[in-house]
Amino acid sequence: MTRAQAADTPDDGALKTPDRLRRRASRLLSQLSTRSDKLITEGLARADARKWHYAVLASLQDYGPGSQATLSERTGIYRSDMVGVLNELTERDLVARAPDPDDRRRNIITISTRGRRHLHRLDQVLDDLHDELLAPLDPAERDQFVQLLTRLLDHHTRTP
Amino acid sequence: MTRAQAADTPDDGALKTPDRLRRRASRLLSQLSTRSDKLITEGLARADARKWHYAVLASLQDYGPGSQATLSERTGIYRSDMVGVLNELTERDLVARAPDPDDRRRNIITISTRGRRHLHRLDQVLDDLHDELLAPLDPAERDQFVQLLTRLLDHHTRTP
DNA sequence: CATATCTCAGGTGCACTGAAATTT
DNA sequence: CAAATTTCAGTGAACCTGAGATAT
Repeated sequence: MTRAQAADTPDDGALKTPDRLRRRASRLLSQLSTRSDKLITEGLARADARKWHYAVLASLQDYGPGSQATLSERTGIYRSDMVGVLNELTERDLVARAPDPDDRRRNIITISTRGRRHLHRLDQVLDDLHDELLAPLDPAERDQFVQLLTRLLDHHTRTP
Repeated sequence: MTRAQAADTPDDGALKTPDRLRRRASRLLSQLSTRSDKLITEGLARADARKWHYAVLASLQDYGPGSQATLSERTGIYRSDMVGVLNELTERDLVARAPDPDDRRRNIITISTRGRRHLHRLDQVLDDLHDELLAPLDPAERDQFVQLLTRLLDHHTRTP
């Protein structure tokens, strides 16, 4: 193959690694994640909520009240962004933010009855959205997928 | 269980759906995608490149020259962002941008010899980075993972 | 004093929109 | 004229940094 040909036609490398662009796990991940995010964000918007609302409410319900720093760790939301999320949630009376009497640097965040009701609705919405997200996979494959994602994420969380 | 208890301790819902936060495929996806993006971005930065450089160069090598709109479709990069990416690539003489004589609205983008050399290096860098990304999985599981991601992405690409 | 927590102000990269200029 | 292509200006959410205020 001449240089001139190589300049504007696929070469042997392309034949040995067809679809290299479409097979790169990192690209598949980021593209699917974009689609998934859009699906979830739009679905939650229809229920007047955002992903972060769900994360905070679910964390409160599953693990109990906590400081903002604790919630940050649990949910993966940055402490700086947590402020705004909690502002939105307290405005809607879904959580309460009160100073910790034992350590007055902290706020203790508690889920409210309204918050618990809201969370229940969001869980149903998310169940449906995940059915849509994982539609092409049968139940066993969905489990497999979640398992693979979990193992990878755990690995990169504990091994930074 | 009284209302007061329910307000600040996990309830039955949490027992029925433990780790609901960690099992939601959408959350796993977006968190892993963030880690993966950081890994790839930092790795490519060490090779003086960015993800989008790779996508454009690989697309040119695998499918031949194309207009900016064509490259957008192939790579998933927005036409508006493609302008800047191609500016960077032409500055480094990795691609050439020339007006299409047959349709002077278009530019035809061609990979250069330097671009082809650069792409080859990037492919090696990315192979190593993906080894790191997929480290916990054996070869069969990696194939499975890529296959599941592909099926999901295809589904949501063709069924918007 | 050093440290921890909350808060705000901002920076970057990405996905995306809208519109202008040119050409078909 | 309508439609396609490139380009630019700008929005919005996500991730992240740094610094100030308050408390331990």
